[in-house]
Amino acid sequence: MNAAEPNPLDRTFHALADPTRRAILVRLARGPATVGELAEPFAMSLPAISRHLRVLVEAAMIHNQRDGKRRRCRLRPEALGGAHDWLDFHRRFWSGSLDRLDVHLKTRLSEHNS
Amino acid sequence: MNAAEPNPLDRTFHALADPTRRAILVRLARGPATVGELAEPFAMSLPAISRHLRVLVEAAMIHNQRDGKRRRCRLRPEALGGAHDWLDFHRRFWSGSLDRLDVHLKTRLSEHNS
DNA sequence: TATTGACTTAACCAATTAGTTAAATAAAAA
DNA sequence: TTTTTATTTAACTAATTGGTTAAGTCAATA
Repeated sequence: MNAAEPNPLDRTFHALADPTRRAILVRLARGPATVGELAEPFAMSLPAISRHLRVLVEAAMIHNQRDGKRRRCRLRPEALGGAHDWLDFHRRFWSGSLDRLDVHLKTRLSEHNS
Repeated sequence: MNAAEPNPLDRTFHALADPTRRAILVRLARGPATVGELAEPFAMSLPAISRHLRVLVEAAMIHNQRDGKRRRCRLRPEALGGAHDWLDFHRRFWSGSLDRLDVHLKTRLSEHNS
């Protein structure tokens, strides 16, 4: 119900939430490829792939540049940055919470034992 | 068009793709909270929050246990693991690609200069 | 210049998402 | 036992997603 445009982190995580798109990213990590090459392993029409690619382009995770009559896609290696940083930061913070919970439980336990 | 149930990585990234859900996770990193406490900062009905929580529960990122007439939510600190590992692995791999591209470009450049 | 090849865009459809309000549930308090 | 509090579930809606096929676009080739 919200027409506001999603922020970059939303786009990145959304892009990553689909297995076809993750597979495309994995493929592109091995080097650039044309749309046709990217589509080949999937049992899915070309337009469907084309739209997955658009999602990735809009998330700034790949770009897509014309090369003769092909269209060559390549990874933007900085693209995972935002998502990775978010996860990394919060994972540490979470572990921190876990540690604090440990301390809390240990405290309670030793209180109980004493 | 696909009724197959999503895999855990899909669920995790999907859960993270919404700013309300990320904010809830950030809040829970500071410690457990009831549904009402979690809902309070948002201009959104309680049922809406309740469903965001369900998404997080189904992604195994939080749990939600009855405590008297409240319902107390807490983080499952291991929950970011899968997503983090995926990102971390691929980011490295990706930087690898970038390095290889650098080498490739430098090689071409020195070829050009010689 | 007409055709072919490689895509993308358009138009459509079914399923899912993210919100709403109203009704149900379950435990605590009166 | 009735009421209140906290929350979920149900029923609904609008927008978005992820697929389809058919029609366009645009560069290379015949």
